[in-house]
Amino acid sequence: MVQDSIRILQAQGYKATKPRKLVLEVLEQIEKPLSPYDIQGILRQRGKYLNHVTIYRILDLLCSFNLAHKVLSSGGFVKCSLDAVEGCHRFMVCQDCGAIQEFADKELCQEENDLARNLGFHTEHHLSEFSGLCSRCYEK
Amino acid sequence: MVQDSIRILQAQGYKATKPRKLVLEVLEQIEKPLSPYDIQGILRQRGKYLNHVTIYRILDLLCSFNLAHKVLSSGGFVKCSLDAVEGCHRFMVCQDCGAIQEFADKELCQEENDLARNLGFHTEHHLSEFSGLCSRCYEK
DNA sequence: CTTTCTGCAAAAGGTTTGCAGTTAG
DNA sequence: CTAACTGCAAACCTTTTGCAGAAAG
Repeated sequence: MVQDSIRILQAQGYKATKPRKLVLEVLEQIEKPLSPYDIQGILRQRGKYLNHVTIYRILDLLCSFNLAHKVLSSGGFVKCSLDAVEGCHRFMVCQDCGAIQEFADKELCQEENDLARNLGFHTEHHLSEFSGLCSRCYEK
Repeated sequence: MVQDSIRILQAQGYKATKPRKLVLEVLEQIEKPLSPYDIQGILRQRGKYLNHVTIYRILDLLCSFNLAHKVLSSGGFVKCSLDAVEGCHRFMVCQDCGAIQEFADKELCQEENDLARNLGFHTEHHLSEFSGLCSRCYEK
């Protein structure tokens, strides 16, 4: 999984460096939006050190290939969990535990496009983040 | 229109101050997301001065009563243009000219809630921003 | 006249840049 | 060995805080 992302980067001519693997590992394990400093802190707990600038640059790179996304409602980053689905990637963010679930729905995109079209707008991309409760937190 | 917002603030016990009116005026005239410093710059051009801290505080206040919104894709603020509609407030942002159009659609909210529900998520609020071209820019 | 609000100074956060040294391939 | 990458220092931009003086009702 980290390997998958690394391979995609390599295919584009980017190197498989230790810092890139570390950032990918953290994003994969902690499925919540993390800021660059969050990531640095988590790595520090594990006895690893990365400069914050390095983390910023790695996140930029990952986002540029859609291997990660910036969640705007919190400002944190998550690893992309979808591959090759159609439709914009959307997020459900739990207000309680912070967990992220990603999904895409082509039909929903189409409906939104139609709706906007009726208002005279020609949509190219959707930013969409739901906040609420994940099943686990809803049970409680 | 500025007056409407001011009256709402007054009804909550807030004062109708000159800085608040100035910020509301700018947001109303320039229908694009503006940062606090953007607003300060625009006012400066008009020979008015507001401290940036003041602008931050006024925007906070306006947002807390939904008289303004923060557009997350750009980080700027816009005056709310809807009153008492049902459904979450959504934005269409023109990639070309930056203009904002706001709308709400109760049915769309319901559909999104149902969709999320099927994925085990209980939605309470939608953040939704479309980027694309407004009719004016699309014609060109 | 009293409470709320604004301006100012300063601090605190977050993000970016340029460059020298290191590392991957 | 060479180009790409990371770390460091510093700059920059954004946002927040505390307090003294000004303004609204």
